[in-house]
Amino acid sequence: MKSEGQITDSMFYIMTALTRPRHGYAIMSLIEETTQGRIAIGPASMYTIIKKLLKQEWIYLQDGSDSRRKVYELTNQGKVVLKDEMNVRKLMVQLAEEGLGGMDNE
Amino acid sequence: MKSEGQITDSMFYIMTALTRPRHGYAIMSLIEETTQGRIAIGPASMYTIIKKLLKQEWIYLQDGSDSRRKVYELTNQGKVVLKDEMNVRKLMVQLAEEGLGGMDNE
DNA sequence: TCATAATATATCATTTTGTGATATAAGTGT
DNA sequence: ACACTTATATCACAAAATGATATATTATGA
Repeated sequence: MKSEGQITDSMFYIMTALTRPRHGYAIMSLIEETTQGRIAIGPASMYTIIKKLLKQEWIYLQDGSDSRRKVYELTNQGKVVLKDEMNVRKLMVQLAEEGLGGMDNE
Repeated sequence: MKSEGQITDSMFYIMTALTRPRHGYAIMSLIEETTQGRIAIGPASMYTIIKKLLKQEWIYLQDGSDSRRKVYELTNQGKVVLKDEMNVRKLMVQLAEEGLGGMDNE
């Protein structure tokens, strides 16, 4: 994919989880639970992406956080980026649905 | 992400395009057009992924193809995989929508 | 007809992303 | 005290994606 600061699957999932304040471990658990284990992001991927999202200022570390529980949440910019990305993904899902619907099998 | 044979964004987009028989160049053009340039897959990514999809037998090279226009299409297995992946993505989009909906901004 | 643009496939070397394994430590229940 | 869960963190490696580039064919139009 081209298009500058590309949002990957994992980034999208983590940002989605951060529409509510959550710490890293909770993000991992949430994604795994809500997708019934279909998607699982391990700690290595998690913290790599968290770092990047912080640098881009799409998420921020909440004040109340201590070193034991670091709570993150989307910034306003992050919300805009996520909303935008969601629309693109929605479109792609629609295209897949249409494509599959018109196929000879079923 | 964990979960064995993970389907990446690019793989998903290309498979979506191949719900109808298409050659490589047409896949690239289609994705770029339908997303209004938001998503663009260059030739390097394209052929890397095409190779992988062929190896997995999720797509096949149509008989009528010559070296100039290689037409691909989803196999039955490929259709199942895409349908499945579509459902996961649909779920994630729904979660993002719900998350954003409940946020303080708007 | 000659150049130019568009169509089409292909690969290399590099960068970017993602991940398994592993470490560390604090809290919880028994 | 012990095991288990919660929680953050990093390293070294693997996987994936991409920019640049090459090659050939087929329009387009001046």
